Amino acid sequence: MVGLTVAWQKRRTTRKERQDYRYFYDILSLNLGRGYFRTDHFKEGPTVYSDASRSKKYTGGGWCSSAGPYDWWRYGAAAAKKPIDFLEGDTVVQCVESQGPSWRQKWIPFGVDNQSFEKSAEKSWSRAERLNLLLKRLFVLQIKFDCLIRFFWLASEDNSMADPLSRENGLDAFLIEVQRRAFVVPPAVLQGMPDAGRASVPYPRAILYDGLPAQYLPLMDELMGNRLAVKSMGKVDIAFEKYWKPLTVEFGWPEIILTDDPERAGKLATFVLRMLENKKLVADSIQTYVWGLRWKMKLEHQADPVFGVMHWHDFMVSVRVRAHVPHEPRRALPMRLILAMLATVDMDEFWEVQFAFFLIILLGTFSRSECPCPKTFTGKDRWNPDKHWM
DNA sequence: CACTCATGTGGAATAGTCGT
DNA sequence: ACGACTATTCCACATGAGTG
Repeated sequence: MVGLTVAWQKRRTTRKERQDYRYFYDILSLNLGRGYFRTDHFKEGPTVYSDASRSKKYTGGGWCSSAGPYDWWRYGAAAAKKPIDFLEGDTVVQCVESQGPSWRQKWIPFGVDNQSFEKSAEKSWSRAERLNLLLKRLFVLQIKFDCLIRFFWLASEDNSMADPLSRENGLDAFLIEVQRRAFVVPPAVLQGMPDAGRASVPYPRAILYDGLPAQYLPLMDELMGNRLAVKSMGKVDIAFEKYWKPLTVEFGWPEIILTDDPERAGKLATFVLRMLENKKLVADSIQTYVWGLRWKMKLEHQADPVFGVMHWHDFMVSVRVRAHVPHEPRRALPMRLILAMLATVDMDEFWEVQFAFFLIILLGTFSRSECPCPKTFTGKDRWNPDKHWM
């Protein structure tokens, strides 16, 4: 009953809890249900040092491995706002993602000079959500690449190699230091990653279908298509068929708004203005159909057309003001009326007693009448034994 | 002081009902 | 099927108290 706060709630778990189940499911499938009962068959792999730095002027990260490769980069403005322990952890994740494939069946001594992340990594979980997310990713990566990472703490003074990598213009200092300490074990040679020194690590926009192997396309479509209830899917169809299609014909637009279409803002605005103009629709309905059209584009493998459109929210607020109609309030049925109804029930009449029974159950369980009863005899809303009272 | 944690609030997303 | 309307859920964000 976790997450159940009110009697009539149907979903009995919180979103967070469901995501946790999902995570375990994914992990177990990745690992084919295996567990490690011993780890002594893992061989020692290369040693890795990592570091991140954050200052007003420059924020960056970098790592180097005794097997030769090293990498460094500058964080973009958004990433630079994150706490330093997150950036340290992110640097580790970046490193494992690129080096993991060469670490199969090995354990990696991994030096981190941020205690907060290192300690969390050693106990493998953290109360801080941002760190816990990184640790979860690291866990998945270790399973994926079949390797083990053993973290150790690196005093900042001892991190004379990775430290300059994370700072502005530190490459020369790094190269000298690596030579001096003979860090790279021959026959390996020191070698920067192909895009080392990149200006930033922005999170580039990617939609769900980018890079998805063709074999998974139908499954992905099925999942996305089934994501919405039939009721909601109906709105998506109406928005597209009834309101969007005529516009595309009129203006000669393609039916699908492609990702990053530079005219998407104007197209969407036209869509809204047209609905506003014909004065048949109330603000809520317009809002619903805008939501529907956006969803439709997602189903067509495109990015949400509203992404990146400036002032969209303000525009929609104005539309809401213009199309506002006061709603008719619903009134509560007074308790005294319910009692009066119950008092008139004829105890010898089966249907009346049945009705009274029903009424009391609904009242006592905070249920709404639609919860236990089917809406129609036939059609989509007919009797459903999983949902309605037997 | 910086951070965490609990709690409250408003809005968006979505599911559902009801009348035509 | 369509459109108007309500209900529920989730999330971002504000606030304020507690904590090291």
